Amino acid sequence: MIEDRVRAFESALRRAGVRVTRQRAALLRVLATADDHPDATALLERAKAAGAGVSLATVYRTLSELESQGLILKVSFEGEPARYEPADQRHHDHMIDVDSGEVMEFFDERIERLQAEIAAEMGYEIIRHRLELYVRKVR
Amino acid sequence: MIEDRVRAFESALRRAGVRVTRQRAALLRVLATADDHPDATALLERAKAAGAGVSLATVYRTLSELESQGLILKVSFEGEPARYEPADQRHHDHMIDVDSGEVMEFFDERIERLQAEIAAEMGYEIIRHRLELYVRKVR
DNA sequence: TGACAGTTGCGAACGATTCTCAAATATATT
DNA sequence: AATATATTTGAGAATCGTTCGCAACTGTCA
Repeated sequence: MIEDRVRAFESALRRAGVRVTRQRAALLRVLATADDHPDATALLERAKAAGAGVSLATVYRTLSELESQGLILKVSFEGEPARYEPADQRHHDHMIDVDSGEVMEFFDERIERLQAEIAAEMGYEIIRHRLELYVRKVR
Repeated sequence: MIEDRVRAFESALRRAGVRVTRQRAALLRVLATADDHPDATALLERAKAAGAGVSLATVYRTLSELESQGLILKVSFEGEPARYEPADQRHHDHMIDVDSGEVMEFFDERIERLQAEIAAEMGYEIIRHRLELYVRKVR
């Protein structure tokens, strides 16, 4: 699973003529392993913890490279630094517990359809969208 | 209309024990007049154009004051500086034309309901939400 | 009108992100 | 395997939006 992801990341980079350096490989592995929504600093720490010498500048550069290759998605919530997640998953939106900060994922076909309908009615097509629910646990 | 808004803003501030200074009055008028989605810099320029001496720091301070009084809403799109809009309107979401940058508003009761349902199913209630459609005109 | 807490403007500080540039290094080529 | 060359790296400076600190002002209420 994780190995598949890492391989997919690497070959996509090679295909795009982007060199797979030591630091990029480390970041790819960290990203492939992440099952949460880490930001650049968290990724830097994880890479370092995994024994790789990487700088923050490189983390950012790699992230935008991967994003423009369509391999990861940047998701930025209210005020926080941007977070990243692998793009090889089913599309979903996010729900943020305002008390704990926990980020959950959800997907609803009906909402997706309604959005497309609304845009179409106004003569537009959706390029991308962002839906975030800031929620609190019901007591 | 605009006068009503200005008065509503002012009395809300007074009620909250916040002083209505010259610069705040100017900003209130600018905000009440705006029918678009200006950011802090735009508001500063408009206030200055209206002949009021205001500083950027005061613009920001006033904006967060007004926001915490619930009089205006801060809406921040991808990467851009935060924008603000009067809160005395029917709730709506935003649609951004990725080519022109134009911001449009829309509202759909069905989407609102679905969001609440989804949150409820997971044991949460929605505190606020953010829905943005980044769109392109259909040729 | 005075007194005083609330506000202002300036510039410094901040946090996230990007850039600059010389030194290091993947990769294609021998 | 050694070389040539175009990429990539790290460190720190730079940028952008936004907030802060503080001394000088100014609404407001008595």
